[in-house]
Amino acid sequence: MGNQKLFKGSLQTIILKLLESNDKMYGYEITQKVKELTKGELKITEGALYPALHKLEADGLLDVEVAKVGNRLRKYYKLTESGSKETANKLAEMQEFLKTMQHLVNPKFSLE
Amino acid sequence: MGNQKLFKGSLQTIILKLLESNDKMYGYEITQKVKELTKGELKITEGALYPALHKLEADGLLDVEVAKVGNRLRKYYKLTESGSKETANKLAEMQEFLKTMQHLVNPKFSLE
DNA sequence: AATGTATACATAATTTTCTAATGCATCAAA
DNA sequence: TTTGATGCATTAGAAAATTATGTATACATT
Repeated sequence: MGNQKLFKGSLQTIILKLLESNDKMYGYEITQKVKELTKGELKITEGALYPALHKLEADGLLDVEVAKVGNRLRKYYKLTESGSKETANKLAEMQEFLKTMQHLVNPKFSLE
Repeated sequence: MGNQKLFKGSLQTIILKLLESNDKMYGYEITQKVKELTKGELKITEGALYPALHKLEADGLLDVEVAKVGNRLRKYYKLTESGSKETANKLAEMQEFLKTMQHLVNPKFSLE
């Protein structure tokens, strides 16, 4: 996994996409889900995750719901209406980016 | 083009790939080529390009050859042997990244 | 009883990597 | 003659990450 840095800039999109698929998730769950989905290729650190979640919340894209599980604290995040729209935008941008990059690094096998 | 930030972290790979395809190029040429290949979606700024080129050179991946065209100065960059190997590595990492990301944001239409 | 690992939140210092702004200089065309 | 393109480069600042650290609960192993 030497390519962690390629994921730079895509964290918000990844979080939003997961919340679109899973309705509501809490921070730790997100890190585990990403690790699982990427077969360990992407490991989201707390220092990246929590500031990102807080920013998305501050921007009105996520709502928080605190839950107590046993004696443990969990903060469930879910998309707001505005968050759903923004998710669609970001996913479209991501597709565009992936297509462009594919074309750049491997013109012969472009997706288009 | 709201997705410039997604390209964060991929500049080195892009430069190396271009030099693999084009033998030798100079800075300004690279910016124009990228703009052309991405249909304007990615615009490499000088503040990103030159430090990147200088770093690749310092790392021994690129050789420089200064040329005078008219009264103008040009610095042609080309891959060293070590640079060619690193290009292969970076391109493989990029493919892996693209596949992973495609799978993450659009599991149904994975590349694999 | 102690130790390690997993769960769960969070922040702070630092680094990486970019954008935006600026600077210098050549050259062609209007 | 001045505007836009070509060509190099640096600097200030912002964004987004990594690394390190901190707090605390829960569970399994030694």
